[in-house]
Amino acid sequence: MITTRFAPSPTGYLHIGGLRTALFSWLWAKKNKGKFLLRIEDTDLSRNSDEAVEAILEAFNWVGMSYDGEAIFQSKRFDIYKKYIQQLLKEDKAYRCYMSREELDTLRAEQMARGERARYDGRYRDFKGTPPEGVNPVIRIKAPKDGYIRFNDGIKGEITIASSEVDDFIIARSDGTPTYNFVVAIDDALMGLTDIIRGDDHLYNTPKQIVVYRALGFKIPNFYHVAMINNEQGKKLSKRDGATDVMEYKKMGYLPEALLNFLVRLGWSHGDQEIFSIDELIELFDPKDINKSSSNYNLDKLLWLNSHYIKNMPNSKLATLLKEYGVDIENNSKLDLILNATKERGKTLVELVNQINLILKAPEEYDKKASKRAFRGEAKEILKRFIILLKSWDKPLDTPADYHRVLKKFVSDNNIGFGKIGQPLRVSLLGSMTGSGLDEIMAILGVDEVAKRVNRALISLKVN
RNA sequence: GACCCUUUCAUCUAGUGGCCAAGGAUAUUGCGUUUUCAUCGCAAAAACAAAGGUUCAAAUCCUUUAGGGGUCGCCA
Repeated sequence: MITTRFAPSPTGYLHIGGLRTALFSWLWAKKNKGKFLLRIEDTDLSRNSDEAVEAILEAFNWVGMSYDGEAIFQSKRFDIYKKYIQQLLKEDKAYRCYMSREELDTLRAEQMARGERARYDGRYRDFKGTPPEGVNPVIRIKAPKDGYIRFNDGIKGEITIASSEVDDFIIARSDGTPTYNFVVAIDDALMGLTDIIRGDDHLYNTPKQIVVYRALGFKIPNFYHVAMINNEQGKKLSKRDGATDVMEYKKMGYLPEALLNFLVRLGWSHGDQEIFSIDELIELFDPKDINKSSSNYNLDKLLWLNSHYIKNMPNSKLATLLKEYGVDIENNSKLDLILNATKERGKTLVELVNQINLILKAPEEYDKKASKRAFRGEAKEILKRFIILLKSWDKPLDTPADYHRVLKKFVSDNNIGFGKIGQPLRVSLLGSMTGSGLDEIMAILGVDEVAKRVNRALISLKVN
């Protein structure tokens, strides 16, 4: 059985990069009918907040990912960690170090100056003398001094790091609280994780965690280190690059299925396929197909995917979603007409709402350029004649096709092109030159509303 | 500075020694469809980081150089 996890530290909102690794982990668990667990890494009590935990859960909920069992909070597991610290001390696999922070800083500065990699020099590793007075010691784990620490990364391949690069790192601070690399290894082992998919910023933590696994006799899981997401310039993605909070995408009118489809293709691929449903992803996803290199973040494709998912979403579902964006057409009898007329023009739900409002709300003002172009020559006369024809039409006027017949007859009776009536009519109805098809718009509005809007335009617009 | 990872069109990517004078998608440009905008259809332009090797044959293997990213905390 495969067990994966997502292990955020609750210091803010859920980041787009975090969602991607969570998605990879979630898909891998689902594909193998395994478990996906959530662990909150809140050992640094000063930086955590309950709101951050809530924000992460809210984002998970929005995209439709769920975790198995209860979320685990590291802050509630200090007793477990302490027990293992005691065990390691007793087994002489860890030891107390009395070096002060100042001494450490000096050591590091010296090493860097000499062109070495900064690391603890192990001076208390086999210390048997009398410890200095008044110093609360930290506890360090004994890392191997020679050889190499190797592991097979499921994405990057064989990783070899010289043991000399891994120092006797601190597993418990001077106040007794355990540190990150120590608790992560313990929890990953205790939670029964088999496959750990995480950002490759953790690549260098892996040998440290392997030291813990070995000291405690835990089975080492499979690691998959996913390269980071960079911004369009290839630099690390930061808040300055715009939306990095997952929930901002909801606000901007993106569909969760589009966002997930977009994120999964950032670094992962399955041949030439671009569009994936969640079920397909669960079937096809394999971390071995994840790219080794980092990818640049570019919103063009997300926008394209979003419009694809909007176009292909059932109208009823779309209408329900739209309520959150300020338009309620769920019980509108012309729901299908409205959405079919606007769906292809809205790349986001926000844009779609604008398109719908453009039709549903009578124009408060007329675009200057558009009205100047449309209201030329005998535009007003043509409009008046068109309304007369429309009002006297004795066949049913319900569908766009019905209105199309009226328009067609009108242009042929008057021996004019479609543009002669189309342009002024469009400006009268929408206030602008662009937008949905006139047949659809009229079918949505009905004869009376069309006549009303045209009359208002006739009054307020001048012919030039 | 040291160590680790990485490098195919503007962007996401296919590609694991011959199917590649490199394929798909987005974006861009043009044409067509449309009363407008959009959608859609068709087309164009566009890349193996560089240099050396190995080989009958290299985007694919090796070496060096260059670019990018990460790590070097009593943060996670």
